[in-house]
Amino acid sequence: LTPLPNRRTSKSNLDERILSAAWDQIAREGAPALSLRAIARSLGIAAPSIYNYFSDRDALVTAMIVDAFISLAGAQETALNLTLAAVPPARLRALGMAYREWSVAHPQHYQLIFGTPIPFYQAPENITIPQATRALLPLMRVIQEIQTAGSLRAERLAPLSPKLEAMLDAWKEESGGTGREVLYLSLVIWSRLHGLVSLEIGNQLPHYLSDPSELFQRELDNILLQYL
Amino acid sequence: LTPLPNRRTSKSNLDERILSAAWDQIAREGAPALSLRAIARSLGIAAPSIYNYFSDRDALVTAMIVDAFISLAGAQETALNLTLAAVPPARLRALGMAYREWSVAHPQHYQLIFGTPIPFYQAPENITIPQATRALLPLMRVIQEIQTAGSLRAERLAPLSPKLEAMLDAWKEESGGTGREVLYLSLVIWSRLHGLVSLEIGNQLPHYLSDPSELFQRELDNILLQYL
DNA sequence: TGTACATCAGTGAACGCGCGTTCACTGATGTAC
DNA sequence: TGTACATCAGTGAACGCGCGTTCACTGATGTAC
Repeated sequence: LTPLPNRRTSKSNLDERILSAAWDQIAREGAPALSLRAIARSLGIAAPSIYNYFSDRDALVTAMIVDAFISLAGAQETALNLTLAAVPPARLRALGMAYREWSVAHPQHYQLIFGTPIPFYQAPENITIPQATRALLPLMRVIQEIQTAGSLRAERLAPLSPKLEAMLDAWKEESGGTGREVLYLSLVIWSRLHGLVSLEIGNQLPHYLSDPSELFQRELDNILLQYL
Repeated sequence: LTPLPNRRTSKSNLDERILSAAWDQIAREGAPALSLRAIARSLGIAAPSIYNYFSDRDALVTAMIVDAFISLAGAQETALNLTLAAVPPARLRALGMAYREWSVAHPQHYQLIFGTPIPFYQAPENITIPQATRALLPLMRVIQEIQTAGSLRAERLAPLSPKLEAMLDAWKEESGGTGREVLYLSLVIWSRLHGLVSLEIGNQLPHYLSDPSELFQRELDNILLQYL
C-alpha cells in the first residue's frame, strides 16, 4: 500500500546522492564539519532541496549512522556466511579480520560510529542501539558455537565478581538467554579488537609499526590461544 | 636571563584562565565546537586579547593537547611512585587503574588526545609525539621490571612473525634498546586497556554494564594471568 | 487524443547568527631621570 | 620625590565568511476528464 515512487523521484535518486556526498565530505573534512550547504554545493543543487529528503541536519546524521551500522553488520554477516563450513575458531578469526578490514576501508564510517560524538547531535537510541546490537550479533553467535562445542575455556580466566555476574545476568535476560560467559567473552574480545583498530585508525600507533595488520593478526592468534 | 613577568602579567594569569575556559567549553560542547570568541565571552574579555597569548586557534588546541598528555603522563608517573615498594604485577595493576581513572575523570582530555581529530587541525608531531611517548613510558618500565624479574611468559603467546619482529626491532633502536617482548607487550596491554576505556567513555558499552570498572578490573586480572 | 488542472521536487533570496582574524586605539603600569 | 616617557595587555569596531533554516515561487511531470 506504500505508493510507488513516481518517475521523477526514481530517476533522480537525490536522497542517495545526498548521503553519498555527505560521506565524501566527512572523509575530506571530518564529521563535525558536515554542512548541508557544502553538500548542496558539491551536488550542484540548491541547499533547501535537501529538506525534501531530510527534515534537518540531525536527521541526515542519523541516516548516516544507521548507514554505517548496516554496513558494518553486513560485513560481519558476510564473514560468517563465507565460513559456514569452517571450524568455529576459523570463523572467529574471519570475523576479527573482517572487523579490521571494514574499519580500515571505511574510516569515516568507523569514526562516525565509534569516534567522538558530534557536538549537539543527540543520537536517537531507539534507532541506533538495535543497529549496534545487530553488528555485534555475529560475534556472539560464533562464541556461542564455540561454547556449545565445549571448547570455551572460561575456567582459565579470572573468576567473575558477583557484581559483574549480576550485570551480565541482566543483559542475558534481554538477549534471549545467551549465557554469561558468551556475553562476557563477546564483549571482551570485541574490546580487544576495537582497541587496536581504534589506535590504528586514529594514527596513534608508533610509526615503526608500519603494518598494523601484523599486530592485529597476532592479537587474534592470542585471543584464540587464551580463550579456546 | 629570562625576564621576570611584571606585575600585570603575573597577576592576571590570563593564559591559564584561557586554557581553563577552553577545557570548560570542550566539556560542554565538544572539541570541534571550540571557539575563541566563546572563550572570550565566558571570561568577560574581548576576543582579540587571546592573541596576546596564543598566535591562533590551532596554537591553543596544541597547548591543550600538550596539557592533556602532561596530565596523563603525570597520573601514570604518580601511580608508579605510589607503588615503589610493591611487587611488579601490583604496579602494573596500579598503572591500569590509574589509566582508567584518569580517563573517566577527564573525558574531554581523553577525547582530545585519542578521539576523532579536530577538522583542519594538524597536530605538530614534533611536539605531541614526545608527550605521548612519555605517557606510555611508565607502562614500559614496569613491563621491563617484570621481564628482568624473569616472570614474563612470552612463550605462552603466539610467536612473532618475522615482519613484526622487524618492526619491533626498528622501534627498539630508538627506545634505548628496550627488548622486543617488552615493547610488544606494552603496546598490546595498552591497547587492551584503551579498548575498554574508549568504549566506556564513548558510552558504547551495553547499558546493562552499569559499572564498567568491574569489567575493567577483570580485564586487568586476565592480563596479569595471561602474560605473567 | 487533447486540454485543463494538481502535484511537488527543486529554486533563489533572505533571515539572523557566530566565527577567526586585523587594525588602530587607549590607558594603566613600570621606568628613567 | 616628582615628572615625562615607553611599554604593551586589553579594547571595540570592522572585515568577509559560511552556516541552518524559512519562505514564496516556478515549472516540469503526471492525472482526470
